[in-house]
Amino acid sequence: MLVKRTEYAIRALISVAIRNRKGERPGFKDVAALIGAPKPFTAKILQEMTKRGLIKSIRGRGGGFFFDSPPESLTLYQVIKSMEGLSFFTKCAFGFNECSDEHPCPIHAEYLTFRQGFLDLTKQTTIGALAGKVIKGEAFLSWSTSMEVPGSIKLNFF
Amino acid sequence: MLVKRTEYAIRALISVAIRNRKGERPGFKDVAALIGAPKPFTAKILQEMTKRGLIKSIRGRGGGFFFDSPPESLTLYQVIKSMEGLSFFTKCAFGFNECSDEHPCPIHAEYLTFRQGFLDLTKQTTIGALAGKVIKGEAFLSWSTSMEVPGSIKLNFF
DNA sequence: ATATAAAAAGACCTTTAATTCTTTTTATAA
DNA sequence: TTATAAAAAGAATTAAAGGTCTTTTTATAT
Repeated sequence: MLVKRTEYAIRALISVAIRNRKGERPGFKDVAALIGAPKPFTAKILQEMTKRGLIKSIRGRGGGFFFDSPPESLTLYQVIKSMEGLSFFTKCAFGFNECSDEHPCPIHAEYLTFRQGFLDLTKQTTIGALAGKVIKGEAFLSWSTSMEVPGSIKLNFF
Repeated sequence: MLVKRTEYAIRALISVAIRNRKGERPGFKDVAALIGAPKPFTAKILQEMTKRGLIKSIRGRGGGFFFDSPPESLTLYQVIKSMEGLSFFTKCAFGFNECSDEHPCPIHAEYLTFRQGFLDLTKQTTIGALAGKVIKGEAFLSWSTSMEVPGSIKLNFF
């Protein structure tokens, strides 16, 4: 379905949102620990998302990643589009370039239903809402139940 | 969604079914032309499917690929499972290994609906049915409208 | 000012998927 | 029985995704 980069990206965004709500600005090591992903790869993905404007970052001591506008206004659709491109939502089930209503592949009509349904879901779901579920303990981001990272130092955040 | 190998595999199976219905046994060059895929790669995939028992083949002059049992009894589900493994139908939207009803990822419940819907679709759809659509001219397998391959020689098939 | 902690940048490595090429085996038409 | 046309097998190549490491830049607490 989604490529790994995008999977990690979404989980990373959710964990940034959770930390932000606590008044903290996590670094890539924190985020990697929270989502159970490799540290350098997590850094790469966070930097990529910063460059694309999904989140902001501050360098130097006490820095980290954070949401400028509320995560409730960032949809899954926007994230996936930004990471994988619009083609993710439009491509044919059988990899056929010319697939369209006029020139359909053999499963075109049936598949459209699901593609549209998934599109709607991603447009309705925000990073903020998903973060809310994790905060309430209704959902998880990794094997670890806890959202705490041992040894994190408190600085003058925000 | 599906990897290229699987996309080509499905299109290849449909074109084999179509040719079989005409009393022909296509070779990999015919199939590649029909589905608009690279010839050597098409050969590889057809051979893989033969090894896995989805189709049969006959070597030597006049040989080619064919269905032993009717393509109406081969579902998309069986093909995808054979090419990509069962995990294709069970994996988490966010790539989270431990995702389950008891320990869900933040989008688990909502995503289940679509996964199940797609699973049902693939179980209901057969290669024979998809081939039927192409034969009736309701669907296509490549940019080319025609199902004819120029220069193919008729031998004692079947 | 200076040491330090953090992100940014970018080179590099590894693995897997995609694709091609070459050789071998096999059936059959001539 | 021999030439030929076909699939099978498998080695080799290329491209893309996944992942790591090192160096540079920058902010800030001391």
